[in-house]
Amino acid sequence: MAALCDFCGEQRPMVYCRSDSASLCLSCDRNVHSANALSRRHTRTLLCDRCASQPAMVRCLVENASLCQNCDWNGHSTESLAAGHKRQPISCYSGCPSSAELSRIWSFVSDIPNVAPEPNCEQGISMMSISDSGLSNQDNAAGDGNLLGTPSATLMSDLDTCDRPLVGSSSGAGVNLLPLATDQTAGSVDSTTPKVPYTPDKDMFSKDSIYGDFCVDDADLAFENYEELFGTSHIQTEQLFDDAGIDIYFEPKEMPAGNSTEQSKLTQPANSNAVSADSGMSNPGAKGDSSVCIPVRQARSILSLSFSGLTGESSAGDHQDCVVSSLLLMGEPPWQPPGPESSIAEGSRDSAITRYKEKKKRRKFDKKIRYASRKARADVRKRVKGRFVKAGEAYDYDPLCQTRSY
DNA sequence: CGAGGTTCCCGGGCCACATTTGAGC
DNA sequence: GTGCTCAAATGTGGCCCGGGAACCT
Repeated sequence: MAALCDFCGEQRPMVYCRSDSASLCLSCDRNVHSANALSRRHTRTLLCDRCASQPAMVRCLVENASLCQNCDWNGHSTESLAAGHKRQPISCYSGCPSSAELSRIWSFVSDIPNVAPEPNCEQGISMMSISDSGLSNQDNAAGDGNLLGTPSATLMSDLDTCDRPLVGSSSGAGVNLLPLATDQTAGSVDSTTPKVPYTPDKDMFSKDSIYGDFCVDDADLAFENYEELFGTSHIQTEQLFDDAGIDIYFEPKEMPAGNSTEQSKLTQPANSNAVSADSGMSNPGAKGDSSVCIPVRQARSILSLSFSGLTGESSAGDHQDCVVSSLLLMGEPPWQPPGPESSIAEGSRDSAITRYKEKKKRRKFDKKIRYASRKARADVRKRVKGRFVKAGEAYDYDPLCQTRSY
């Protein structure tokens, strides 16, 4: 629990910067993010009032609290009395907005301290952008990289839109504020929408699909947890797979006809007590007893979905950066029935995949940047086939404009 | 069941150069 | 002990390639 600003270590943190993975007080936020053009692009949002360590996604109007995805989910699950609480998405911002501007963005926050204007921030203010979750549906419908191409997950949209903020102008009023969905009910956020069985693309688990990238070895997924997470029975689970059903991946040794109980068991490892899929596969004993037979690679792709955020060792919030984890943490399957809005362009899908891979890579290696200045330089340095090139020489990759010199 | 071929994944190396570190005075 | 100069070492990200594992025939 971050009680103090990660930068100064003195003030109470108020905002969270995803790019820096840091909780900052407003003063340090301005200082840090006025350093250069790159840092000004970092998107920040309010810190969760409950866990105080994750970026807030929604504001509960009843509890008057800003909540991260995880705390929102915990506090407003469909079973709880708080499920009907009205919530509104919380905007994130980049640039260097003033206290007054922040007050306008987050009108519900009464204790925004006055922050002295940062001299370096003159330009930053003009660059300020407000990304509003409420708009993200349009954003996504227009081809933004919602991972699965659905506009359904209002909460998740914060993740995506924050990554690529809408650039607005702050001339005059200073802020290009997008309308907040102030009357948004829990229904638009939670799970009152009817659950629709998902019929995936045929290439759902193909190499190129995002699910093909779900192969995370450190993720032990118990089938029972799988059911909890997806809120669906094993039989329904079969519908998650292709037309051929789950049998295409789970080949029964012997299956008594007409026994639905047996059939459902087949979707679980024989040793059904929360044994991870991976361990179930690798354990020779279990293998022998198991009534399922899955090629190891397929099994990993199918079963080792990225549930690493749900293991006991780390809080789910640690993985909110991971888009896929976020989807799953929503509880509500983000899949929508096929419709005009769910058919996104291939390009946006690819970009979503790319972003997910990058985030996964970052998380996997947990690389510690010792010198931010060097990273900043490397981030803008031109390259040829990935290698740095001398200044002024021909390059084939420019991180800044993604163009090629020849 | 073993051998050979194919596919896939992972990790290390490479590059330029600003910054950091350490030695010497 | 302090301050300065200079040389050497370090670290940064994207791409490529080789080795090994997994899979298929």
